[in-house]
Amino acid sequence: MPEGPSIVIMKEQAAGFVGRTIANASGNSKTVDFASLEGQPILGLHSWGKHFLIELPRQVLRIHLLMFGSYRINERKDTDPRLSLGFEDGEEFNFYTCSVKPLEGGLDEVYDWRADVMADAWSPALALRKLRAAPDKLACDALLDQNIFAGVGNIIKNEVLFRLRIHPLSPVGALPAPKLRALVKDARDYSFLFKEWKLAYELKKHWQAHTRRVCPRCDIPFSKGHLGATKRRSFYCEKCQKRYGN
DNA sequence: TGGAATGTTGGAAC
DNA sequence: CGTTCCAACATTCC
Repeated sequence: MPEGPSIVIMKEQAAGFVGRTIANASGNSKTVDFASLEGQPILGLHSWGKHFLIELPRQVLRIHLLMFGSYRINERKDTDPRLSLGFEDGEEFNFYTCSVKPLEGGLDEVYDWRADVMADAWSPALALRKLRAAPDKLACDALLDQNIFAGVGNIIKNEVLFRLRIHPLSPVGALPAPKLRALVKDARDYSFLFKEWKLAYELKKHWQAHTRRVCPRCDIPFSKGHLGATKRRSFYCEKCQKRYGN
């Protein structure tokens, strides 16, 4: 469910709730004071990376879908929602198996929008600076670093590395400058492709590396392993993807 | 059918 | 005290 592009889609699908007032709130969340939500209008819906943010007059609710989270608009699942927001006309916005956390402080104090690969404010220059400040960080770990590439998840990681022919174990400091710039650019570009493909229900069709067994470029078997400090699944081609450094 | 996975946190261990 | 590691969370798919 949840890499950055999916959260942007969620925000767009829920846009109709902006300006509406929460009539009733309930759920099995232990961190939310449901009564305090009632009567508050939704001032805005935002996303930062994989965070979904509900802006209210007195607080911001941060929803994180983690690995298994899901949501429904004007529908319910069979299981109990973690958070259910009901509106005057009977419409509802339900969240399941997610982390819900009221944020301290305003949105702009908590979030640097320049780090969100899907944001208008995305700053490639800032990402490059962070990468240069951590030259030993492996490419597979750098892409998953939410402080650098907020919104990039494991699928996007595998696809971007394959598209750029970068071996996941390459330290970012070993990448030639144009390659490093390409990494920053493609993290964003591929995220937008991901969004379009997901909306068209054809995401998996476009996966070239993630969960694939054979390299579509050279036909040899993909390598796979839980690489880097993050130990997330990597699918890569030893022949097509160059290992910089070492 | 059991195991693993589009993810993060919080606390133990060192 | 900083860093690292691992369990926990709890659903869906293969």
